[in-house]
Amino acid sequence: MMTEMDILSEDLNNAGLRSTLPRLRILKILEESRVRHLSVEDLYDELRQENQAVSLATIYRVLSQFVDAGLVVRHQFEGNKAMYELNDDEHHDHMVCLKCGTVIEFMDQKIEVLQKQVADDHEFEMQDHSLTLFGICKFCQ
Amino acid sequence: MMTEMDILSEDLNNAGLRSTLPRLRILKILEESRVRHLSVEDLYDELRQENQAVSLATIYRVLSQFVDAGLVVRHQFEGNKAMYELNDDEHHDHMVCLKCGTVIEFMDQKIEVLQKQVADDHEFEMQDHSLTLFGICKFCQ
DNA sequence: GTCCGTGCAAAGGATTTGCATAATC
DNA sequence: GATTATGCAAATCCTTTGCACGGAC
Repeated sequence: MMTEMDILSEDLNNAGLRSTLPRLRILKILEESRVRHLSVEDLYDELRQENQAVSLATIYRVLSQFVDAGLVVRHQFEGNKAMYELNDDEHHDHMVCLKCGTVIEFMDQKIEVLQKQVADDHEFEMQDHSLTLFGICKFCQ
Repeated sequence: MMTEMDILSEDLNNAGLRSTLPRLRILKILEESRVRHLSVEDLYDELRQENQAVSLATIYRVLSQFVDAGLVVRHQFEGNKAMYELNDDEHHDHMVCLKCGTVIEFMDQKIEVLQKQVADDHEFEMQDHSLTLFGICKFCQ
């Protein structure tokens, strides 16, 4: 029988990456985290709390590999630090609460279509896009 | 009669800022630049080419004051460095060419309305938003 | 003359990189 | 055993800050 770790391990192999403990643990956190969007520091803290730290250099390297492999998406919202989330191939956009930092996801097909249209109007070959709303979430109001 | 510099000088005063040479020169470049979105380094190079350099520290400070005063808008597209553009109070979004780095502006009222609607649906008090399309511009295709 | 602005150099945070060691296949 | 990953520390990039001097009002 396949343990949870075996499955994660296969995910890594399918992505063309060797299955190592730091990679497995990082992927596991990204999959199971209650909060979907994590910073490098979030991951670092989480890993350290599991009583076995992973160096920052490794976290950066692993995340970068995950992004290249398409396992993870990197976001650069406002501020300096990047945020990472699992890539589940379902595109969505974000609302970021300026008070508590919470990130809410949403998806609006009409907006998606209009974006494509605007790009076409400018003969712009769109490869990707990012839409982020900044404001105050309902719990912080 | 008012020279161009006098007008810029008044703009600064209206924004509550003393009129100094570095500020005037930076504002002038932002107003007259062929390219609308400039990085700190772009400004630094431009200022240096005018045979009188302005220190990076000052450029950062001045831009930050301009942003606070509402004269300028700061964008954090992908990559690390921020881009600055004059605030003409007309909101617009951006397309960024991944090859040549050109930034194209656009504005779509329908998208704007839909964004507001999505925010309302989530009881999210939207204060600002940013929409950026990434791809290849028509000249680079 | 007082107050604010600037330059310089040092500090800061996020991220990357070189190299020796350790793990995976 | 060969190849790839990791940790550590140093380096890099962008940006901010402390302090002494110079300019604006």
